[in-house]
Amino acid sequence: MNRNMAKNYDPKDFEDRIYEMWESSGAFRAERDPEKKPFTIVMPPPNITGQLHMGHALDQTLQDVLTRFRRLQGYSALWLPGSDHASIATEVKVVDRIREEEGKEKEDLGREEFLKRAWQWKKEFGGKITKQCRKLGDSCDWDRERFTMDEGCSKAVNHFFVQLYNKGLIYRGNRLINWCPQCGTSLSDAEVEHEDKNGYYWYFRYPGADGSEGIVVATSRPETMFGDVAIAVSPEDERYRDMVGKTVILPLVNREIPVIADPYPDPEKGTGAVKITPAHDENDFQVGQRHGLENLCCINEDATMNDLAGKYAGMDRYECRKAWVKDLEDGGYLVKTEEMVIPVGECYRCHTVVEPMLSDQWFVRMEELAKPAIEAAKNGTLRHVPDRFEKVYLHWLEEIRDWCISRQLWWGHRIPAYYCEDCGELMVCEEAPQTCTKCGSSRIRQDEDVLDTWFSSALWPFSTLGWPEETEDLKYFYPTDVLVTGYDIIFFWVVRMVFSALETTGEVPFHDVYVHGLVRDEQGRKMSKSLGNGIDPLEVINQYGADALRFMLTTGITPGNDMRFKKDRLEAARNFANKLWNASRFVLMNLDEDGVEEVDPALWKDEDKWILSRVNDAVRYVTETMEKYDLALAGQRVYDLIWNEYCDWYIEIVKERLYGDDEQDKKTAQYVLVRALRDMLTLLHPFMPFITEEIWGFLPGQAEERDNADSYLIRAKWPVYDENLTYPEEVRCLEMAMDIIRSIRNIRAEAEAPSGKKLRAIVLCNKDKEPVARAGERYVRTLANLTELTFIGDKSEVPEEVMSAVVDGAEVFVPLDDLMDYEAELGRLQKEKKRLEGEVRRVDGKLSNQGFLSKAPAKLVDEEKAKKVRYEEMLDKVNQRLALVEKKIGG
RNA sequence: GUUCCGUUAGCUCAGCUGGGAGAGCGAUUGGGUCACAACCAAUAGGUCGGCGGUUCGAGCCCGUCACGGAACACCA
Repeated sequence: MNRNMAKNYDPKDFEDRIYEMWESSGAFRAERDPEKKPFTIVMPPPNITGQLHMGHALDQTLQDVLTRFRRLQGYSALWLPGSDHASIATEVKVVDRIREEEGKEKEDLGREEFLKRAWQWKKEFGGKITKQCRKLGDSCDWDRERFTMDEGCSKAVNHFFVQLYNKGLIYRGNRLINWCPQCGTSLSDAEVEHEDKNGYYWYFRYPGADGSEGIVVATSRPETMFGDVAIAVSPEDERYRDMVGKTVILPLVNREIPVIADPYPDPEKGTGAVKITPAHDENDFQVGQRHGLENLCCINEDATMNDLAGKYAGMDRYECRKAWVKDLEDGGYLVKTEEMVIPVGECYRCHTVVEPMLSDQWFVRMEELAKPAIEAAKNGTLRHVPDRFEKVYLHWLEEIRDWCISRQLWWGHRIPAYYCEDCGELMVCEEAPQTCTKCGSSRIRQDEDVLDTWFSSALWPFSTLGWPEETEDLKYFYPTDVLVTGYDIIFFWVVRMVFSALETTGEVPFHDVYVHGLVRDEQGRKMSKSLGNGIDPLEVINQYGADALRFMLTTGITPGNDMRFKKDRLEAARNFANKLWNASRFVLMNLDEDGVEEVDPALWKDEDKWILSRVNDAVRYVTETMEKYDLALAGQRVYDLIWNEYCDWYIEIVKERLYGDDEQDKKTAQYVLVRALRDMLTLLHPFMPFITEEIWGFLPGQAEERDNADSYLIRAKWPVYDENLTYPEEVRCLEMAMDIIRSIRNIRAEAEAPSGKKLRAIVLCNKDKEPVARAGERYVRTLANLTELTFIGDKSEVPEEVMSAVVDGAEVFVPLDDLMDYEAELGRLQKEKKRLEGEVRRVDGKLSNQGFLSKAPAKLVDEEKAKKVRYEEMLDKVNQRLALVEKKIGG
């Protein structure tokens, strides 16, 4: 039997080995066990282009903690992993690689060859993150790992697309979309980030066609003037009333455009007159629609000007802006220039300024789809944790506009729409048609575009379980229980999963959304590539161990709030692991060869009952907080239990028995030590799976079972709160003993007596407390490092030369011989007096308040009354001592 | 502009449905004690951002202001 734990805690010694042991034994596999309740989490699929960063580490650790907790509770816990094809990001990477290695553009290769390269790239780098996840200890079911572009998910995408199309919820239209000239594709509204930039308002005069002064209009984007088709003013605006219905001249271009009245312009803003460019501005587009105006596009897809811009054609949009403003100024049309902060939209991938453009794209009609998703949140079928995020979710859904889903890229799910080359018929179907359903032609062309990455992500909770097939997994594990994700991704993902699931499966994809914040650097800045302030989780694991990282990430947070990555908190977590390691080693070293046997509770000592009831309390607290997703509180409680109660008190108390001669008592202590440790390891396991599993393997009865996967901690039983395991009497005894011990230690420190020096102590206690105090004698003697502890029944027996302390129900005296320091004693007593007076004052205040007496709960009033008695008694004793000491010093 | 979050010990943060302010780190003091110096023991540090209100009672609820941060919107 191997019970020798390594002397030093070094996570490198076992973390990889433990993980391998779990994985190869199938500990992560979730079976469809009809005897068990399912618990399901789908992992937000990391991009195949990415590397594991702190955000993943947080996100995944939270999921792993929840999964392990439920698995221990006896659920069939499935954590389903996978990765996302990340259309734009991957395409950019592959394009770069081809350019670098082959000196070619993707167009040179053609679509088919390009896709071969992309799949090759996926094969080489796509598994990177999932490999790194293992270092974190992620207990996901790798046998069920999925990819958004694998066969099943692709089938789900086509099925969903066709279903929506057939219901009229997907349409193709010529609408204003966000265009990224760098990525060369359209973007959805969610993919545009707004940023304020320094810019200008240029005020230009559009002369009247009749030779009048015309109208002055402000713009921050003069280059779009080539697409102007009207000037709009408010019908309420007196200044321009006469102009409505007339025409003005587009400067230098010399095109005549009408002045129209429309509610859109706000007379307060700018000059109150707005140039209308329907092809390059959403609001203008709507004005154009209302007035039947033409849409004039003047900018190309690569952000150069087109022929409409005349001599500027071919110029970049910003170069054109410069030249055009100069020319207008020279022509005398520039009235004034104003510096302004201009909000601009940027591509969330490459941060190029997005150009609003009129374009043929595919859209999802959102109005109908949004309704059940809104309802699900409102009626509580879908809960947000913390609940304030429900507001964010609802706000987005209530304001939602149609979703542009087509992308002008190659890497992704190709849109399942087909056109007949002969008659132009449009066919939308899951499998490519061989012939045109209308004219029978076999000249069929598939739509060139691919779908928004998020279109497939939206199906993730059910496509990964087999949808649209009615698989056994789908029936058993769906809907999933909780989705864990950052708040930055609610719009992209959470909202879309909910409405897609409600539309297809008729159910919410998950009941709870647990939203967490961002991991920031030590100074509170966002971790980013450009700042270079990112911290690599793998390096942290290498240095401190995965358990320390996990504990730090999960206990240092409040749900929904950002956290700072502080090194000292990481060290604290590592130190905690070290503490647990050493305590466990101590326990194991003090066991007999033949292990431990259950000991009848009749033989338990007070401290045994005390620690077991503390563990029992923690079991209830930890279970409750975990179920409410208050992981930080749960983790903190286990920390306190292990360090402050088990190590600092119980182990210290029990040492004497372990080293003593009473064989039965020794066995009792061993049994309780192991029993408490076993429960604590289980409670801590979700947070620190490696170290707890490693220690578990050394416990008596486990070592022989090392080949039996069912005996691993990962598969153990979560402890259940036991109503019979409460011992109020014994707990009170221990607490009194601790009070006395603390008071003696305090006296020792105040008197600057060396902590190694043995002291004598005398306890004078209230009659009713005497049995309790005497019961604690053993602990006090040992833990306060005393040679002698005597109990006296009367004040007259107190020697003269003593330092004293008052605790609840007793007075403690320490004769300090030649070390006697009356000044220190005086200071201590005065401080104590002040404190007690404060307490008495507070309690008196409450008890003299009629409102409190009549309105506060009776239990509370009684408690306060009891406190008053206690404090006054203690204060009285302190005052008596004080008088004595003052007399001594004075005399 | 709309909405949201934060403001608690020197620092970073907890504080569950209102009922005697906590932790970690840091500081100070003492300790090489046979599980652990990645440790032990003890101590000091807070009119819980300001002002009003509700309540017998407010760090917690309401209003308001200040400062810090975020999301959404806005390119006349």
